Amino acid sequence: MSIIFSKKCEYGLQAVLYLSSTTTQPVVSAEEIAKTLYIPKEFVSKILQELTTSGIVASKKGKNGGFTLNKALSEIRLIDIVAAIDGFDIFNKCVMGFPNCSSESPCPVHGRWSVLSKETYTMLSEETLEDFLAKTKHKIQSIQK
Amino acid sequence: MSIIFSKKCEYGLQAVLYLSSTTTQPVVSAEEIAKTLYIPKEFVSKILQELTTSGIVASKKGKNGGFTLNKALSEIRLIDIVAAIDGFDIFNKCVMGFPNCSSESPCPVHGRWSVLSKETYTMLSEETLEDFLAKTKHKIQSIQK
DNA sequence: GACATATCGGATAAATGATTCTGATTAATA
DNA sequence: TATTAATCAGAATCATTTATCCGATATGTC
Ligand code: SF4
Ligand code: SF4
Repeated sequence: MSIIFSKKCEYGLQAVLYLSSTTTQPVVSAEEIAKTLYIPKEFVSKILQELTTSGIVASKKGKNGGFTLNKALSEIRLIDIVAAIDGFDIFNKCVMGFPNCSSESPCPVHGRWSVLSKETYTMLSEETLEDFLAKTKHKIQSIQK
Repeated sequence: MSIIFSKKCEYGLQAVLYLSSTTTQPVVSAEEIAKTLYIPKEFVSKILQELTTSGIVASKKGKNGGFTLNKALSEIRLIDIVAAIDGFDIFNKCVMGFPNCSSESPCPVHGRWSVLSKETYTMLSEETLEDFLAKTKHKIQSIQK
């Protein structure tokens, strides 16, 4: 099972990070992404279609087609991908799933959890793919081995 | 969709917190728990059976039967319930689901995520049901209205 | 002892999420 | 223009999680 993101979202994040590391190529085929990241090809293709709809990714049909990022690296944050795939539920709903939740009737972990929730949001929104580039390339290379 | 715990685990946590707030009663029936927390009766009953196996809860069969905690409040932590139901996967696996993960090939959020993961663990393990009691009672009452 | 009421335990059903398949469309190239 | 390689779009399948059902068993009460 996945931790906080759906598998779809995990794969989406991975694929977008991969695209950010391959800016020398005009487009990257779904097959290449699938093989490098060990994701089912059809699945990653479907996810990138969705991200195309939300404007983060662009696709090129036909021979030598594939996917590429549709914005500058400095304009894409991880939270944008999460928003497009899983939405913001994880930041609104709450850990223990109690009914009728509000800050007037907090459960025992309310205070601590809301801090962690905010910090998670920050982690995903403070930096852009550009800031991550060096780390991303290193990570991708260590997978390819 | 739930955030980090499975629904089973969310319900388990809620039910145990409820039991911790009803220590005046010798046992509490699955039906009472289900009604107060808006959980399907058969489901909460099944979950409490599992927690009985792991020794956190005790059950009493027959007429006027039900469930009760099997340890002192000071000896039960939320992490114990999580461990019994969902296990420790959320603390070992990682957010983005990359293959071949290790601290030698960290993804861009590795550093920040491991801090948040540790803090979540702390949140669930530092205090016991006894420490929570006042807050728990208040929370339960606000649901019952 | 008979009866009512509860959990137990296993089987089953429904719902959701993940994955695959298929046919159509698009575009480069020879 | 014919061929080939790729995405697109949506249906179909598979797996897992969530929820329900039911017969068996235990226990308190009359
Ligand atoms: S009280 Fe707050 S932290 Fe607790 S379950 Fe509700 S919303 Fe979540
Ligand atoms: S590098 Fe670390 S934080 Fe990133 S996906 Fe792997 S284990 Fe998780």
